[in-house]
Amino acid sequence: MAPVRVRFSPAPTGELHVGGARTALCNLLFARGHGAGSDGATFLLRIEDTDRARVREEWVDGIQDTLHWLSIGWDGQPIRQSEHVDRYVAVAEQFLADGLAYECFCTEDDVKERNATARAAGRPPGYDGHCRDLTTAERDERRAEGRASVLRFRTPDTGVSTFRDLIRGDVTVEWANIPDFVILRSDRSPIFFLANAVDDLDEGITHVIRGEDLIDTTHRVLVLRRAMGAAEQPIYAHLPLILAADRSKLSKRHGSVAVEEFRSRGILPEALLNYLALLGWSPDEAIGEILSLAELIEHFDLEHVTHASAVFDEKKLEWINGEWMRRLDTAELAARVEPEVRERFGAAFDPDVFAHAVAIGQERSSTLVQLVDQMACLFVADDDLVIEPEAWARLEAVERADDVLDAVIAHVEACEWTVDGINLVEVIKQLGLKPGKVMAAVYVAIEGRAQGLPVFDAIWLIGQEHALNRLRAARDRLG
RNA sequence: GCCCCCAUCGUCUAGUGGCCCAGGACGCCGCCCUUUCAAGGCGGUAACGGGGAUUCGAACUCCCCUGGGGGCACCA
Repeated sequence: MAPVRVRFSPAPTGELHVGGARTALCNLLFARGHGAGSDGATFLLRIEDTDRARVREEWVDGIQDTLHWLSIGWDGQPIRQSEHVDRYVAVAEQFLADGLAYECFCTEDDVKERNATARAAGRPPGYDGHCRDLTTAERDERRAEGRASVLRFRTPDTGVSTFRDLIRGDVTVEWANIPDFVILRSDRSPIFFLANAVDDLDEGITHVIRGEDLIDTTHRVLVLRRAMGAAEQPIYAHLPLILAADRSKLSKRHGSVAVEEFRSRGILPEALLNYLALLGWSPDEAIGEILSLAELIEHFDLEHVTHASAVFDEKKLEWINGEWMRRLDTAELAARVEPEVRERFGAAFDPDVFAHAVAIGQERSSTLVQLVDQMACLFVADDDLVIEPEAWARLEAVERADDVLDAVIAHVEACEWTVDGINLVEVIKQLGLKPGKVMAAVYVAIEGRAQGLPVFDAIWLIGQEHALNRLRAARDRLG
């Protein structure tokens, strides 16, 4: 059997979407699961940039950067469809010469308008074959009028189209339901179906793994391949779609969809990949759900992918992310956030304090953003510590907050300067109060909020002078 | 409207005729731990959309209904 050749083919009309990332991942897993080296599988990246109106060069780069971030690596140089336009046009013209395609003079508006009438009359929309059987004379007449034309591919009138899908089995549609479709726009630029069919054939793609939203287009691509004389058809696998929480299509209205958004929200690439793989697929219970890319490659199996679309669950993503944060080596985790922390806190950044804070925060946060936010109080000047109104209210609500702060100040002035020496539990108990009930006041005074790093560590990390400044400031404000 | 795909806990899923009065994970709830909050540990709640058919037996097979998603562009 010939080596497996797959491709991920995004259209650079926006940032990489989680759906696209999942498609790319499944292609990668499939390829890497089918041998390595010279006789192993090949995974290509193909940029489908034939729509000149919507493509932007920044997205071409952006998508590749995002794939790199996810450690989804492809083989060789990315392929640009825009560089193969001549080839697509030549194929289209051959179709015209062979009578498989025809010139169509209907404008986009004509087609839209007739579609609307068809719908209103209860007839199916889609091209109605208006220019299908124009005579040579009629065509000449229209050209003489200066009317632009597109090239339309003539689909069979009868029979069915069937292809085999690795996930769904045989998928069959009657040709009568597939109208003639455009392959060359009026500006002679090729359309998706054509470019896709030509490239898959030219590149010897053996398996096409993509989203289910493309399932209906498969028949059109296949008929073009046959028209080109392709002896074999690739095997398809249509992945179930990812849905928003309300089961509608995942879109910006429902929160994050771009991979970069998850990145900026402090999600690790390992976690996103892991979560995406779990959408529609699940490993043996004995293995557990937290899997590295290498483990996914080992276990993932396209034939066990579910058929139904899946709702994207950000809670579970965050849980997986927390698991990954704890699995990462502390130094590695620190390295991932250090540039950001340095930039955010400038001169106040202290490498030793930072290292300690990461070690503590690693065990208690679910995202990188949480991790960094927790340590923010360590790198701000005492006067710049922001205490939100709710946090201050929390402090004020603490029983005998004034006594608590006085006792804490006295202790911090005199105690041995170690985390154990700072321990305030006995101090609070001596006041006849429960540490668990009143400690929040100390958190607010030191960290500016009622949640964050364990406060004895925080006090130790900012140092005696700063700790006292903050405690006294809070005490003064309390009056 | 027409075509295609699909249907197990709130969510992701296991389950391929008896092992299932349905297992796991996230969430949620409770308890424990505890320097607030988290994190962690333990426990609990919760599902086979409906109706027929086949069978000794159906979550698993078939049909219908209902429901959901996708497609029907000179986007991909």
